Amino acid sequence: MKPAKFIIIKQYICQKIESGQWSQHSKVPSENELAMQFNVSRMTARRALQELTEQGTLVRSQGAGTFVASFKSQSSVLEIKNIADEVQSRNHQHSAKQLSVKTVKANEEVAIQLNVTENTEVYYSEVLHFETLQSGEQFPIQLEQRYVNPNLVPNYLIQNFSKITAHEYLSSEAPLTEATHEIEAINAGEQLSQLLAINGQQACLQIKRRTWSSQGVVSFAILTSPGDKYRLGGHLTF
Amino acid sequence: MKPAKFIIIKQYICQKIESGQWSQHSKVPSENELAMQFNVSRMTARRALQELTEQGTLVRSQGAGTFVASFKSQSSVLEIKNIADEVQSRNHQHSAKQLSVKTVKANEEVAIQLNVTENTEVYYSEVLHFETLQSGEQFPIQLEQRYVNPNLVPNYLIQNFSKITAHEYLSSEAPLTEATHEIEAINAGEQLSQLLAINGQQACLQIKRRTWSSQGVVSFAILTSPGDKYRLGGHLTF
DNA sequence: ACAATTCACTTGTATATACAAGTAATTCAC
DNA sequence: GTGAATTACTTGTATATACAAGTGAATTGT
Repeated sequence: MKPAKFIIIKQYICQKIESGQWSQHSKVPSENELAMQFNVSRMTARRALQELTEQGTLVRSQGAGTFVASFKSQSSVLEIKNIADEVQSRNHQHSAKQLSVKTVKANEEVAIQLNVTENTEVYYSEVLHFETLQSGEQFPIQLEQRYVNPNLVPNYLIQNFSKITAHEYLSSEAPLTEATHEIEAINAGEQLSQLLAINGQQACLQIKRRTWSSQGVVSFAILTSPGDKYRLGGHLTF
Repeated sequence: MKPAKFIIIKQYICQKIESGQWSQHSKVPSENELAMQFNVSRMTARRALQELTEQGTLVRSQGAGTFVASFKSQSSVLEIKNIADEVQSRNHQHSAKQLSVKTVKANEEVAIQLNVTENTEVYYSEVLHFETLQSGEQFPIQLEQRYVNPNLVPNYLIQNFSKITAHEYLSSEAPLTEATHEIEAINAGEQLSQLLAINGQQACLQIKRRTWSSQGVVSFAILTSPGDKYRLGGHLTF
């Protein structure tokens, strides 16, 4: 089965780049030039260029032309999942203990992250997540501290986060449009070491995550896991 | 400035979905129906539908129609960049000190990761990356330990990784087709604490990264950064 | 020598039209 | 009532054409 013409053009361009004939930042033939070379319409050539642009291989600028994108830093993507799904995906059992659900006054950091005025009352939940191995051994795997915008999720406080993760609940109440993450390594300190049943000097992985819906910032979550019990993994094909 | 017609159609569709009027799996008006409704050409309506399909909002099937995609669980992506680019992107200066470039015998872990027989000789580089602030203050930000498949990158040992990052070099020599990551938090320990100029109990962010080219596993890298000096950040729009 | 203008190219958006290929509902023959 | 054929829709690919908007080189004016 003969491939579509725009696909043939895409393959031609990729082969030129992968073989080294066209190096990064070099100019790619224009839509018109490719149209003549492949005996197709400009719109067909354009579709090939546009799809390569969307996948990051090319960069286009109106008036200036099309260029091979910089051979960036090998980059890749990492998917951060709902903690319950992760645990279940390795055939272990997830459970959660709701430590606290309440209204708190937003301190400066929380106010900035939730985009509200400082001292505004916001919703706060604290949940300890556990993983249970098939042997029956159970250990805390993540402390979830989450601040939520009360205007966007008015019924947050009456949920039971031992039964459903906050993540799942928020997904259904305020469809996600945007998210940011920061991932860093911290030492547990006294408070975390008690909650997570670890040594105070133990390294922990901490993810700070903000999520938006179309109406604004929905939540700001701090997810902390013992470094020896939790890692993030990702896989990407190009 | 008036938005393009295809963008108006995209916004209309997204608003219908976000407001709950169109729930997941429901059928979306056809290209022709949207073309009539918005008084545009079918190709303009089609472009709106096609872009929403590419971003995951819609699902299309030739002959059957266009449907709202399933509302998946919140997930997001994180981009891991070349360390030099990262430092430069915050207007600081990157520099690197090549500690070692040599041939080593692959131990069990390395052999598994590089997909070679244990005790096979592989290439190994060790580089310390520094960040220099505008004030002139400089500190180590990452230790890079990297094992490389000698068959795929025969000239690896003669490079100078104080001048070019291993990442950039590998990008040019063996085009990336696949990558996996594992991110975890560890305590530095004695060896790392000396190299990174930190306390032995300091938490560190450690990324283990394998990369593939079309011919197989190219490299296995261990990237270790002090937790108080380095974090990963990411941003995603849906 | 330098600034402004013009020109020739580029990409961006849009329309009309045509045919290919797939799906699902309707109709017809038995 | 059932299966095959037909019909009417759908999305997929492609072309020609037109105008808008941006870029950069060449030309012109001072």
